[in-house]
Amino acid sequence: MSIRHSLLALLQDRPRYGYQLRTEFHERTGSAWPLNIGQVYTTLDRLERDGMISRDGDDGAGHILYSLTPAGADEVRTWLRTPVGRSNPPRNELAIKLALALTLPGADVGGIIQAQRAVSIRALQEYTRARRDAAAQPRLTDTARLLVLDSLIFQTEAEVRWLDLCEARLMQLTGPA
Amino acid sequence: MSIRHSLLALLQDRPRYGYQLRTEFHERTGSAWPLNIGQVYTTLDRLERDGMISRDGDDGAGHILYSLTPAGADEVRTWLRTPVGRSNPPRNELAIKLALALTLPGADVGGIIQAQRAVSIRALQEYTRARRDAAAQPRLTDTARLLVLDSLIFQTEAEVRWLDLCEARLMQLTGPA
DNA sequence: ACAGCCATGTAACTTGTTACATGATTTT
DNA sequence: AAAATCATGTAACAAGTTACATGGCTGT
Repeated sequence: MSIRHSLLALLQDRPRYGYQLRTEFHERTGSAWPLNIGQVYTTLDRLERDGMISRDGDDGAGHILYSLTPAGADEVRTWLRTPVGRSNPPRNELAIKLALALTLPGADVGGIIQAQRAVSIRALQEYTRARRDAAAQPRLTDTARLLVLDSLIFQTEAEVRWLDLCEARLMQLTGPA
Repeated sequence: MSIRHSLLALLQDRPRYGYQLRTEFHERTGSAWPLNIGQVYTTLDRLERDGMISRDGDDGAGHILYSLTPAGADEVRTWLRTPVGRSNPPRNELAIKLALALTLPGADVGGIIQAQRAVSIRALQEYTRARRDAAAQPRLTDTARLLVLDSLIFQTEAEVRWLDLCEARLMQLTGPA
């Protein structure tokens, strides 16, 4: 539901057209989560179908503007003030993979951990470099992109530390040499 | 693709039937990511359609066993030895929400952060309690569940620390009182 | 002229998800 | 006898994703 809500949130500000929504989403979240332009239009169609937005004629330049309906405005408000639920967190593919590999015969768990750590550390370095390059301008959109990078960095750091823990656990299992 | 691959991975061990796959997935990953039984059967249908698995008659008790085809075995091997890509990480709903809230008028960013922190800390406490309760038995499945809980704990801790950082950043913006 | 961006869309598809139906077996 | 669990499935749908088509406009 992230994309639906993101588009609704951007429309809360003022009416916007499809291409613009994609541009502004990227301005605020950076390049980590690219948004295919086709998807913007399919999502807008579905939001209109569901009564969340409506077409607003054009803006003089021929662009097709959408704006929130009352139901859409409600939806945004609810989304913004409702915390992201942590009772059913999204499935973590890495955790699933390691948990299964550990319990199945013939899987090289140590190798998986090491390969993953290499990838995660490389990603961490790229995020850190991107963060240094994106010096915080006074513009809010720059701060927003910085926060997103911080989030990616924190998550990836946590992943690396977890991999270290898994490795230590694995050593205990395979024999405390 | 997590569920597809999880079922394939479990079948790598030996032929299994649908209900059993769900049970064993839960044994290894705990209760954090419940797997609807209906979904097991739909996924098995699709895996069979895609030539990854085949029906294997029954096991004497009337259960419908599935086993990996060569293509399915390939798929599992590739999945296990290929690190989870960090170039296109899954969208983080919380990060998106805060980044958008920060750049849109009328959003109570501070309130969102505080409400989210309360929820995340509560989740953290529940994970920690679950971890304490699930004393590590010598069985591998218990260690696997423990690792999954560790992963959730690490990710949630990172989230809380990130929220702290966001709050500090926000204070700088709204005026260094 | 040509490349590239701006702008809108559609068709087809995948994975995930749930609600429901059905019946056998087991436990209380 | 009733409730719970075991076991298999189906129908319908949501959300995300991409490949493709189409045309205008802009800069070189």
